Amino acid sequence: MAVPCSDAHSPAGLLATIRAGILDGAPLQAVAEIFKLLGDPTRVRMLDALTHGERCVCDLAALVGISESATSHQLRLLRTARLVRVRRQGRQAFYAIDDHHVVGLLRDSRKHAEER
Amino acid sequence: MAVPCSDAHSPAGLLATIRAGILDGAPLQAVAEIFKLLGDPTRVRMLDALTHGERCVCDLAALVGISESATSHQLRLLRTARLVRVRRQGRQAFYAIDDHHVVGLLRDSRKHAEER
DNA sequence: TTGACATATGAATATGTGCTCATATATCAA
DNA sequence: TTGATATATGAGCACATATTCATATGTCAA
Repeated sequence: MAVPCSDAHSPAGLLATIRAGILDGAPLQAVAEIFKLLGDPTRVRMLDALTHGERCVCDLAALVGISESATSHQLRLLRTARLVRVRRQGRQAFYAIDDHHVVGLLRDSRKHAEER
Repeated sequence: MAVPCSDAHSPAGLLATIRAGILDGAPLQAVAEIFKLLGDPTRVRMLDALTHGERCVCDLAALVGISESATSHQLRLLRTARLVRVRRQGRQAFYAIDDHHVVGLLRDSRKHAEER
């Protein structure tokens, strides 16, 4: 009689122990959501530009090279996730990074990518 | 006559300076690709499970809670991006983390998510 | 007030993605 | 060989998503 894979090589209880520690629920969703937002070249460039300080929507659009409408749509996603915040002044809206953790993530990954 | 937004407040040359430093090209794609792979709850759980050491496909499927077919499909993506590597032994395939940089990213983000 | 400007947003569209199902390949046991 | 096991993969589907276009809102200048 054949022995199923799982029972063949895993020490008793090991899988249960690992399973108990695996990221799950709200923290899992939060982690995946942040990475998903960072997983788009346009948003990476937007956040990278914002590491130099706050910028208005039209400057951001020019820097990243997409339309102001697309920029506004993307900023809404980043704002909803509290990665950036807005300061309104007259008819302009200045966006700045609100979660400085992402700056570290970008810096680390950039260094890692350039090493390859 | 009205003055366009970009010329109104940005010091001369600042935008050009920022633009010159913005992540672009292959490094940009590489950074976004890694984050995109980390931006899915299923793959986050797979990689999180693999931080405890190499696992075969069926154990990984059981740990993450998806079918072995879905697991294999996701592993292919992670393998193509060289985030994991395979070791084949008999009819089993043991996957392990091949890019230890992602372990740091996961650890940092998990800590960040749990702080909120 | 009138018109230009800066931003926001809904609808529509094209593309991407994660899963299931069916099937293929390879290995081991009997 | 025969059948069971472990993994891999193509097709198809349901759903998400990034952009464009049209339009709306609010602000400033004349």
